[in-house]
Parts: sequence; structure tokens; C-alpha cells
Amino acid sequence: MNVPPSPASPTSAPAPSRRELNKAATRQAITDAALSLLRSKGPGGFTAEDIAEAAGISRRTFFNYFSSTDAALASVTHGFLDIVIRQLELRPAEEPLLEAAQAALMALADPKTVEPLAELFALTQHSQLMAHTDLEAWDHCRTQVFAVARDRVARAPDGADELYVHALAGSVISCGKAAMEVWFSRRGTDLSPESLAELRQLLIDAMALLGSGFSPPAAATAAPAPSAPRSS
Amino acid sequence: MNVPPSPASPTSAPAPSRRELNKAATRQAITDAALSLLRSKGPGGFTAEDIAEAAGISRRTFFNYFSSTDAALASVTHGFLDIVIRQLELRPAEEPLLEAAQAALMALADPKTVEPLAELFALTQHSQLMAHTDLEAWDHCRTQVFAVARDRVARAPDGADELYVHALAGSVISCGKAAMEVWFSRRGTDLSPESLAELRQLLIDAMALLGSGFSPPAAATAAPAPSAPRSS
DNA sequence: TCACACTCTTACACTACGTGCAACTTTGCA
DNA sequence: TGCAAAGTTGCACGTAGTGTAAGAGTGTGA
Repeated sequence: MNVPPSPASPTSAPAPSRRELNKAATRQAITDAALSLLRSKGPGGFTAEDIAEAAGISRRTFFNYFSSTDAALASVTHGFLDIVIRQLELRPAEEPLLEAAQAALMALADPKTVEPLAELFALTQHSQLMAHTDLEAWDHCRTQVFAVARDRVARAPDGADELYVHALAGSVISCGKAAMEVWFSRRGTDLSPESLAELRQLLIDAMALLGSGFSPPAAATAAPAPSAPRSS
Repeated sequence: MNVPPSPASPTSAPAPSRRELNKAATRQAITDAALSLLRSKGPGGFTAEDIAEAAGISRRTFFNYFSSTDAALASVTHGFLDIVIRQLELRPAEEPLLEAAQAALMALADPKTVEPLAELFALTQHSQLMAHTDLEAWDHCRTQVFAVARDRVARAPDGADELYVHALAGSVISCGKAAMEVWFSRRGTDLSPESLAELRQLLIDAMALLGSGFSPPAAATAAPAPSAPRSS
């Protein structure tokens, strides 16, 4: 399980020490093994011990990295959502949150980003075994969005905008999730440019729906439609 | 565990047979026992066997009713959310969903309805042991709202409003949840009329925020404030 | 009232989960 | 090189959750 003494490229990070490299490699080996087993055995068809064996570590070590098999798989979702959060934090502070979210979500249209999540979704589609941990991942993302939103909203003295920030953060997550779900259900694991364009459009439309208060019950957009293509 | 041969009042239900009464009583006994143990031992301080013993049944029977200790406690949340869904389904079909949701949510301001949830929240506040199953309960409610919303929206031929319904249902849930969270964090288990009035107002405001597209980042309402008091 | 079918409960056994603990090995640093 | 910190591993233990078969309770028709 140890990393061979490869001359790790000292690109940018402050201190990619040996220990951290080993841990990262082990962590990656675990998620790879878990995903591989999910492909071959299906959801629920393997145990924590199976993952550990496939990753070349002991069962005990597996639990040092992840608290459950679900958590190992949900790391895919976490990684996916972390990218969005990082993009969101990069947006200028004075930008309205909905626009910032819309812009940040565009990062999801990158094939390399969505591919793992799309596969995970396809493999666990009709099984609620992932539901637990996956919902947690989205909820964790919600708290991140909440933190970003809180810092952007002018604080009322008595915390009167508590509701505003909570509701907004939750709704942004719900709409993003809705866009992903609709895309998955329509295109499955299709990562073609047209499919990704549709995902982009769905994300834009979802944020637009939120910004317009869901006004017109019939105003919807199909695939590469003519709605506001405002992005970076 | 069996119900004494009490002359069950034949009020309305079609067939409250003995078996169903027993099952309902057992189910109730389990949740009561679980809640009682939660009060005395705190979250994570008891096992499924403890609950079974307290409820006067075997451990195996406990698992015939609930799939986990969390699920037994989350039945409180489920019961709470079921009330809202039932209210929502009673609203006239032509009423806009946001208004229907706002009206349905008013049922939550009833002390008897919120009391169990408020206590559960207070007892599990700083412990994510409930997170799993509680998130599932809210997500289950989301699917119910989705079903209601789907039936109310004029179906576009190509399913172009899929996104609309998904996003709306998720956002309604998120906003309702946000209102509950803010209320809990402000008033704890305070069930006084003023506190319930504030909850009512928070729910109204949350739906209003959603309907207005979260337009004014500073337009929030404090406690018994002067915003639209439309209710039944 | 009895007998039979159906449903629910229970005990038992078994696999898997998740964690505390105490060796043991690897890494970082002087 | 030697020591301390960090990480890995095997072991043991209690708990979760489920299959199974036997037994107790309940509904129904003769």
C-alpha cells in the first residue's frame, strides 16, 4: 500500500509530505476499490472487508478512513460538491448569491467532474442504500452554501435575516439537486457535449426559476433553449 | 403487549380490527419507549434491545416494526410531516402550490402537532445521530410534495416542466425546514401562543420569500410582524 | 363451539458493522 | 542513528440487522 519513492512533482502545495501522500493514496485506493466492487457486485453486494481486501489494507484501516461502506462511496459525491463550493467561494462577494451560484454550477458541466457522479448515480439509481449518506453529502453542501450566503448578506442587528439565509441556501441546493436529477433521468451517463449543454441549461433554468419565484407554471425550457446564457 | 378488550369506539374507520389495533398499539409503545429512553439516556445511550425491553416486546419484533433505533425516533418526524402532506392534499387543486403550501403549513402551529417534534429536536440538537433518518424523513416528504405538485401543474407534452416540479417541491421543503430550524433555534421547546405565532409567521415569510424569488436581501420579518396574515 | 388458516411474535443462529486497545511498522526530525 | 509521533494491523467485544422455524394469537366458516 505504500507509495513507491516517485519524485512527486513539487508543483504548488506547501508540504506534500510522505505521510500525506500515503494517506491520500490509500484514500484513493479505497474509493477506487469501492467503486470497482459497486460495478461488479452491485449495491449491497459487498462488505467493508471486501473493500479493504481489494484496496490492499486491513478492515480496521478501512474504518480509520471511512465510517462505513456508504461513506466510502459518498466521497464521490462529496468531491463533486466540494468543487462547486470552491467555485462559489471564488465569486466576488458583492455578486448576488443566485448569480454566483449559477456561475459556480457551470463548473459541473466539465466531463471530468460529473463523470464519477454520473456513474455512481447510474449504479445506485434504484437502490436506497446510498440514500442515507448521499443525502448527508448534499446537506453538508447546504451548510457550506449557508456559510457563503451568511457572509454575503448584510447582517440585520436582531438576526432577522436568519430565515432568509437558511431558506435561500436550502433552496439553492434543492434546485441544483433537481437539475442534476432531471439531467440524470433524461441522459443517464451520457457525457456528450450536447448532454452537458443540456445540464448547463438545466442548472441555469433552475436558478432562474428560483430567482423568479417560480412564477409561470408553464414557463419551462427544453434542451438547448433560448434562455439567458449568462456565464463566465 | 396486547390490548385489553376495551370497547374500541367505532367512530369512523372502516375496519379497526383487533390485529390492526394491536399493531398500532405496539408501534406506539415502541416509539414511546424510544422517546422515553432518549430523554433518560440521551442520543446513542441505548440499544434496540433496550427499546424492545422497555416496550415489552422482543428485539426481533422491534425490527419487524422499525429497521433501526433511528427509524423508531424518526417516526415522530414522519408523523409530523404526514400531517402537513394530508393538509396539502386537501387544498383545492386550482390553488397555486405556494399558497396551498402556506395554508397547509399553518396546521403545524398547533401545539399538539409540533410538541413531539420540538422535543425530539431539543433532545437531539447537538448530535448527528438523527441526521441520517431525519434527512430521509424530510426527503420522503419532498417526494410527497412532488407528487402533489406534479398533479397540479399542466403537463407539457415533452416533460419540459419536470425541472419546474422537482425544483419547486425541493424548495418548498427546504423553506419549510428552514422556518422550523430558525424557530427551534430561537424558541427551543417554547410552545406558548406567542412562540407559535412566530412559527406561523416564519412559515408564511418563508413561502413568501420563495414566491418573491428572494428578491430583497434585507427584507425580513422579525417576530409578530406586519406581513400578510393570510391563513384559514 | 370447534377446527383450520392466517398473521404475528419469539428464540436462535449467523453475518457484518464499528470501535477500543495494544502491539508493531513507518515516517519525521534532530 | 536514535527517538518520538503517526499510521497500520490483529484481536476482541458489543451491537445491528436478517433468515428461519416453532409457537401463540386472531379471523372465519362449518
